[in-house]
Amino acid sequence: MSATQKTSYIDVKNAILKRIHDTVWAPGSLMPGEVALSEEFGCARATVNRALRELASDGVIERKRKAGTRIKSSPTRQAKFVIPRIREEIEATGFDYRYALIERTEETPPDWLRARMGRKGGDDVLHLRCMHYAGSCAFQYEDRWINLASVPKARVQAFEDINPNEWLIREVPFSDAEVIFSTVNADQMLSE
Amino acid sequence: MSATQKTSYIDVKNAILKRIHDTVWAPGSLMPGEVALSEEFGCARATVNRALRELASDGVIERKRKAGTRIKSSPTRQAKFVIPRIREEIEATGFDYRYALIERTEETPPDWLRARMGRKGGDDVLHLRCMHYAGSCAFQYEDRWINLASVPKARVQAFEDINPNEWLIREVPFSDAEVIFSTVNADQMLSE
DNA sequence: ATAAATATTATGTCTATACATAATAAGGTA
DNA sequence: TACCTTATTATGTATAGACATAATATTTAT
Repeated sequence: MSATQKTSYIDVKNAILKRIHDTVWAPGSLMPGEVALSEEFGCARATVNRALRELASDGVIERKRKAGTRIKSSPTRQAKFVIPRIREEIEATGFDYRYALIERTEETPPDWLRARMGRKGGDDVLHLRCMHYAGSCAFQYEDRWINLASVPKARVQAFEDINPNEWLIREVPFSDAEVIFSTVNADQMLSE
Repeated sequence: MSATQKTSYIDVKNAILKRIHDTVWAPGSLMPGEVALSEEFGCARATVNRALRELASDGVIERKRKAGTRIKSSPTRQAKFVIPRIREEIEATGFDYRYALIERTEETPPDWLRARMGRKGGDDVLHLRCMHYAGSCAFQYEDRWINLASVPKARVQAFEDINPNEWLIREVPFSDAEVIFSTVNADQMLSE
């Protein structure tokens, strides 16, 4: 590592993360602006900007124009949950894939769900419960909530012949669809 | 919208998404390089670069140096799942929060989980089943898998006195901890 | 005092240029 | 043929400078 190396946005990210972790900058407090940081780290503002943008999208900090950047009081951990392509998984093992809708209701989201949906909590959600079968065997139970404000098209879709994931891939393939869902392994649900 | 407006990275993103959606560029195929796109859209390469970087992190495309950028064969939908801070939720309603570990096992991940964990599927996972109580009432059941390769510290943590989320926030607060988990509303599980 | 107009400021974005790096292709040598 | 070296190329990153925009602070007018 020669000392002549330029500071990368990754270096900046790490330095900032360390300070937050060591509470050099306390949760909730304002941190220095981009210009100050770029001077301190000896790099361009664009470099600091990229670091901060990524930290913001990681949920570590919060940024507002003119107001500045502050450390999130409690970092909201975000787990990326890759929605599986169940059909392909099942068919890859040689079984027939079958899908069945158990229940479809439009509801006002319960409190615990509203808490997880964040800001736009007032809207109705579509609640789908369905089962994916591998051959004649229940493979996975799916309990999914779709925010109807984000995906209004879902309101007129029965979901009887197509599973929610495949429909979503087709209809709103790339958007941040604000879909909240949860799945449990079928083995556990089968005890019902 | 005056015609003199510069093309934003958002415009580029949308244009590309539209082409993918309309299968102008087929899944799996190579799309034009950054230079070509920047010429077509009449903007700087950096603008195209940002658009493509974001699309890649959204899982829409895949990029490799020299090899180029290709459309992902099937977009893997990624839902951002905000891990709730259950304790705060419960205490905010005036109830006492209590946590109980039901079961803690180290396992080789089952197939369906391995499929969801992506690449690094060979590693052991820590499987935690626990319950969160509001007062004397079961509030939420939690079924969580932690990738031990990503979070080796978890192996020596009992999780009897601290719930996994709070521990993770404290110990690996900002990393992409590759945590896979699923929760169901307690009402459903209580039928057991 | 209150409301409206204006200045200020931190972040947001775009540009042009430069160099770095990884992966591949091409070429040369034993 | 097998192996090593050397281009080539697309993405990756850093930079300085410019202008845009949103939110706040300040001033001015009522």
